[in-house]
Amino acid sequence: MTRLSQLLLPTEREPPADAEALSHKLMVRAGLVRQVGAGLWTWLPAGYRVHQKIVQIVREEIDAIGGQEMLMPVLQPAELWKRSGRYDIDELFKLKDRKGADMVLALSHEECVTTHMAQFVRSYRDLPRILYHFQVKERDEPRPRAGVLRTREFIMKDSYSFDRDLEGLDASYDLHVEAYARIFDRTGLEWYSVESDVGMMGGIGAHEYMAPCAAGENEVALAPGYAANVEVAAAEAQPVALPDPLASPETVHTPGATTIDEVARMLGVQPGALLKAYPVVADGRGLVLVLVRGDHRVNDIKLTNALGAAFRPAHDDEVRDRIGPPGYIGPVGANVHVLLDTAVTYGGYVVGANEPDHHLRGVEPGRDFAFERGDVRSVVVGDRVDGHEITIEPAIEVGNIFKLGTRYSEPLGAMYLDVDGAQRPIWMGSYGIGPARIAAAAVEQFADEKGISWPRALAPWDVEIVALGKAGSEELAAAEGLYRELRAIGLDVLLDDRDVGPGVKFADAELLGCPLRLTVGRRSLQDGRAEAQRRRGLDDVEGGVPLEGAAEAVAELWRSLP
RNA sequence: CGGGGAGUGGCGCAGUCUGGUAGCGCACCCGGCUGGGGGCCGGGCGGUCGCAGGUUCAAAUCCUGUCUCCCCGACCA
Repeated sequence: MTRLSQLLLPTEREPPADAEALSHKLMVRAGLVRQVGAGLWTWLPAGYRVHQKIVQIVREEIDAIGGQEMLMPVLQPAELWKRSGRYDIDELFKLKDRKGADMVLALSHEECVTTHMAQFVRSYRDLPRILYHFQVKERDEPRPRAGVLRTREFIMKDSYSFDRDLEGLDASYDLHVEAYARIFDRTGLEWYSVESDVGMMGGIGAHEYMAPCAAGENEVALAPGYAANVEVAAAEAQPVALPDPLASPETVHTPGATTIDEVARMLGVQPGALLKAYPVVADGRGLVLVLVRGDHRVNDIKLTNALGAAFRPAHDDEVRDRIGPPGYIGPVGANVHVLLDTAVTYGGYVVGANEPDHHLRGVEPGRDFAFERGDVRSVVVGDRVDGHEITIEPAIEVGNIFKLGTRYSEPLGAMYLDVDGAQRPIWMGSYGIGPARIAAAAVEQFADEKGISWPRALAPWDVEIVALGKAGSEELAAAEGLYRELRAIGLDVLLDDRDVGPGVKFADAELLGCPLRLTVGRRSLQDGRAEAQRRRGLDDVEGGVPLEGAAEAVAELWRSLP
């Protein structure tokens, strides 16, 4: 019998002083987690029950698409990572063993699982396969934050698919899309999937699964039928009032005006009528002058994708030599390749004149300078997709799926012999889910001023029984009887049998957030009933439940909960 | 890595400027009352003031160094 009097559930009246995010405050206050160091957390018994409920949902759904659960080590020889080219990632924890050999703590398991498949797979007959595990990931994050939301150590479900070709990979990917939809639906979270950047994993396609909430670190652009991470979102820009180009660019005196706002004010035009110049040096391409509308911002990820290469901002002396004085640079007459954002339409723009304290007015892209087109700006609220204005909201990334292609199989030698006798690399996908983030997102999405309100699929216990009498009382005996009845039909029950006042018990129950609370006290006991309250909305059940045959009534109530 | 803030009993804080026997609330222990929303009365336990060094008759307080944690930004498969 899970008695609160025996349980390690250290609830706190006040949140930790340094906590900011709601889930951080509430998960600590409710006694679910405790901090050990920056980004390092212990899951206390009640918190770990939540974690394990999530794990079990994920396990059932990945099993259902043919995933095979296994377990790979966290501590790995550095050699694997040197071969895959990921050894130099800053987030990778590196260490030496007693013999001086380089080791790493895995931040994901592509290297390990791919190495195994290189050993096992001989023929196309050995494919496809889906393998997965729940295992600790170690990442030396520059800034852990918000409690359990961004940590340096966390458990992740990562699955990996192995196929003959892109068609096979697409099929495995689609299986995960279906499994993920079932998983996130079952958790009770509000969620959606978005297009995302393939990032440093390398790859040919990716989606992220997002749970919207205030503490989220990602920004998502949303419109009817559209959802994308702002990192990669594309939308039609709001039009800006533009003068026509002049017959030829006119030089104007703009002393001291080096910012968009200063120039726009001085010349009496909208910021959007300027072209913002962002000089970068791209790997293998050299200096490139990126131009976006003055009211837009360059998006580094989209720019990297448009350039097809990593880049860094150009240094002042590189700009001075090749283009003009910093603060007054522009594309006209500059000896540099120009990348023009797609949101820049026909019109007469203001650009830097490449001489101090001067700009050019009436400049027409194409006529006055040559350019390459690229979508390199960040979308902003009010942009449109299919005619609908987008909104941008914060969200937690709770899962992601990647089409890796042969990015790991080639360097790690995971090959198979195809029907035609040719040796080919295996096509891979990788698919992650963070149970801790799902828990935190659920707290964020459903908490109220009293505390947590778990979706029933994630709650540490299905039902909390608050017994109001003290030890040896009639109330407590009745509560214990109720406990046994509910257990017998398979409900997880927590019994608050502590010798404390009713206020403390109610407050703790609301903090902990089990979806259904039953109260056994003198009042209702006289009528042979227990009071019942749904946690979501603190909604009292009319008349409560009868103690006689309680199990049926409670089970029915339970099934009706969110 | 840049900027800001904080380390004083289990938690939340005051005390530091202006050096002089370390305090408050909650929690905890004992006794009693109370018993449907964090209740009341009385009595208690518990802190080398993050760490190291220095100044001083005397350091939580001043100086130097260092460690840790938080927030914003950068960063973030």
